[in-house]
Amino acid sequence: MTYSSDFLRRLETRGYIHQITDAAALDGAAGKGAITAYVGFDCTAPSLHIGNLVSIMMLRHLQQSGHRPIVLMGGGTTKIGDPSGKDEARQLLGDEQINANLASIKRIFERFLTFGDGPTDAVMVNNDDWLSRLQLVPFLRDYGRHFSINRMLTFDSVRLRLEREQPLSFIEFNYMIFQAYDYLELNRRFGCTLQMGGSDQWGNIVNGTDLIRRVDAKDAFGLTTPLITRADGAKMGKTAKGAVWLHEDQLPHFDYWQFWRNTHDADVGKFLRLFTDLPLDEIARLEALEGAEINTAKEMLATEATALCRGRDAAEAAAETARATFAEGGAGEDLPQFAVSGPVSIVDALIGLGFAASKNEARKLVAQGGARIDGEAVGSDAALVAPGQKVSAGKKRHGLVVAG
RNA sequence: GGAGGGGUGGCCGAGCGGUCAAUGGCAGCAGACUGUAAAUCUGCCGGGUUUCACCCUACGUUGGUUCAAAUCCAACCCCCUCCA
Repeated sequence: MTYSSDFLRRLETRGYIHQITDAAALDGAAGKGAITAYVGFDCTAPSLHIGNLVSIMMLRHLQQSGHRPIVLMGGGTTKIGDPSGKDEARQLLGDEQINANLASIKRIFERFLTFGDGPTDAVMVNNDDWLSRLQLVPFLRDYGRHFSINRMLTFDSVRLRLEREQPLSFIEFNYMIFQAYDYLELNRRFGCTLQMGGSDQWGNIVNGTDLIRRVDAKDAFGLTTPLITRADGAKMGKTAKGAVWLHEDQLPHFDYWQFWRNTHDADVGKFLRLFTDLPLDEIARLEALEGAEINTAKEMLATEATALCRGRDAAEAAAETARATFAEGGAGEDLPQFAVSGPVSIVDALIGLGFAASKNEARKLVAQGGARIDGEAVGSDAALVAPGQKVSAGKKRHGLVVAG
């Protein structure tokens, strides 16, 4: 479909659109004037991860196209736990933990969006503000009657759990009702007419548009993004070590840069479109590079994606460290460091830098020829490392031993 | 409540008295080949040490039988299936 609104054309050409409830009508509304749209984020962890990045970028494009983004923090819904895509009920978090996570997550959005009071300035709200005030009987009478259990049972989030005979608690069963109510509340408070989210949120989003139609007889839209997968089929952003966090506290700048730098060849174009602001013709050029040249595109991807999330300075510093380390075999200042008072054994250095979990593991690294000091393979695990030297484990993990 | 089946290393899944730190697969790590890619091949893959070896801790929990238990017995906990 060809869109006339700047906003949807942008999303379409960059690969963000999976499903839209009424594409033509939304396109019309977005072409006519500023619309308000929201994405909900839950607060189960102190940082968001790469899996949330597509949604964040969509809000960014929304704002850049002259519309108003709302960031809905799920302070209230996190207390319930979204059953979508899960086999077991989530560990329920307490208020204190949720609030701490929420405060921490807030900072990420300031990188991607402009907040303020202007007509297209982003707004952040917490659904705990209204969800916690709901009263059961009035709520059931006013809104509960619009939800049919028959239909709720057909939603993937519920159906799959039941089919697999995994327990689904009543509290989780209510999650979709609250999410639908959030949309209604945002529609009333901010005139919000679009909810966006991952493809797994489709059911929840549609529930919201339905509720708005039934209760207030108004039209609202939903839009979902495709599940972003890597060329090898794995889910985006899941590594063996866990999620790729957006927060610096959870993942250093250099590692974040490296994550993008190590993108598979086949994903470079897709990721450039989704996760950077580079113009499409520039991306087309980078994507067309072949052989070793594609590495240039990966470096661009890494630097641009890191600049968005961590700031331009951090991105360039990481890029410089990577260049010094990989291209020149030297060392950059962004590498992990291990402070020592004097020479230490290679085994201790590897553990100190976090490259080995135990002495056995470190020794095996040495035995297999994976450990290097200043680029030279270490022959024996008795070898000593002095402050100022670079220690490497394998080809990608490098660190510095420093005096301290 | 009754009758069966099961709980093994990050995950899946063998083993069913010694030769078991436990086959195999996945994931992970390292090496070779490369482009800090993919694919492929090779090795490693509980912890510790004075590392061609030795020691410690491990097969739901707690006891027991035995020279010897992941393997047998008992109790308990948890999960699944069927019946009520």
